[in-house]
Amino acid sequence: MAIQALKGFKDILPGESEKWVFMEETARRIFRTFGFSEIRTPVLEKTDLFVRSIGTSTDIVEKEMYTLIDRSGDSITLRPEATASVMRAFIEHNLQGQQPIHKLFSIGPMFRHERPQKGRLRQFHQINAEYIGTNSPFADAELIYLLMQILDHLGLLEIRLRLNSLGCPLCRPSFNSALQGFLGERQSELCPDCQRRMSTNPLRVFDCKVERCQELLTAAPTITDFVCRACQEHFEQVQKLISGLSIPIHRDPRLVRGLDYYTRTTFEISASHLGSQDAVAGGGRYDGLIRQLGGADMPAIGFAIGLERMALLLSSQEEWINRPFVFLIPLGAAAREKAFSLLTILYKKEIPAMMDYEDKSLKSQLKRADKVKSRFAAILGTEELNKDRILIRNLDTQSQEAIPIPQFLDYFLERYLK
RNA sequence: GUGAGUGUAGCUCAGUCGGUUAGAGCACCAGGUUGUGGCCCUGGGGGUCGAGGGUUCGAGUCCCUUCACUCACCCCA
Repeated sequence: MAIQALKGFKDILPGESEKWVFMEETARRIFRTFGFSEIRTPVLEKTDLFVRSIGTSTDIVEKEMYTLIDRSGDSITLRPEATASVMRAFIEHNLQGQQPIHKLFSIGPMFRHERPQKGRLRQFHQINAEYIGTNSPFADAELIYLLMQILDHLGLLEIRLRLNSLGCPLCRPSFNSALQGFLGERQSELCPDCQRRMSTNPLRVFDCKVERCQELLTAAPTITDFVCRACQEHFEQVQKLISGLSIPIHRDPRLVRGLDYYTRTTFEISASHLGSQDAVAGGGRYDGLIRQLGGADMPAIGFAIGLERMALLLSSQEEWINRPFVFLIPLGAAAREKAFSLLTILYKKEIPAMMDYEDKSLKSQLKRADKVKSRFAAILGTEELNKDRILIRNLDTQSQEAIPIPQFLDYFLERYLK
């Protein structure tokens, strides 16, 4: 048996990779418009970084991290998410001292050891944004607008913005205890999972899919009733600003995020046709994280887009192939040499071109040109060679004309650039 | 970690009650047309039937084991 890739690790093949380039380049362009700069951090970090930022009792830290001991005995971990690494770099290089506000984005692979399923892999890819240094609700609105712009430019339809506020370290504890009290009274009626969640992370019971649990929860206290005055005002401002941008909001008091560091605004973009893992992007505010990691007391908000899920929502592979503009078809050895030099001239001017070197019939080479969906075929046989001409065939219209070889480059430059 | 489903050609899949040399469509190659693609026609190449063991005169088919993949749960992008 030949060696296969690891479970949950996928190759992105030609036909699919073009789609990925499109997603990444589109995002980079929009980020530039919004004044975001790219940051690239290593995929390996000290294990402690993730334990301290994501939270000890989260599933990610408890059972999903790729953690190993390196040759010097240190515990290191493949990053399960991006924000922790970016914040580490931010603090380590003292970016906080250089400017009050930072807009950063990053694109790359993350690793979580879970059972793979649709839209979930062990190595997956995210586009991440971090807006650091302001707790203004305008920043929340701008960041969400940025996210929607990216999704819009990628051509995403049928998406839904779910929005919630988780409160802050001042008000969340009172909600937590109220919720725990509520659940405690009904403990015996809850499913086993929820009984466990009750003590570990009570907010998660809202995610439960067991019908009976959901029935009980209709009467449960919601975070909305408990957020403090400041959080309340912040949240209202955010909603007002987003509504002002004509983005429909689905307020969801039950929207919970899986990482401990989130505060106040949290949001998720869900899409139909994704199967059970329907969140294509998610994010929120994490005002306490930088300080918690040993940096200054700076607020921040960010989001992550899941690229595998994004790719699932983009149209099928057929449209994403890398088409040449000109397919060169030489007939015979002498023509091949001439065609080769013409090919390199096209390459030099960055006109996508292709040519095969096998001694195949005209028919067979035209088939190839058709197969790779070339716009033009340039046929060079002995007849043309003798007259110093080349036959240009438009593969869409079937029309063809013989042009002098010296005009070859100009002919395609003119047509390619428009 | 738990549950279910699926493994036959490069891809998608048929294969009856266990019975001869394992099939189709697509893709690939060649020809039909001495130098003209897509459509059509003809022919061709390509298989450890996931792997190992068992039952049987005989296994793609039945039994056991194992591996892989997929979907779902948990949780998340």
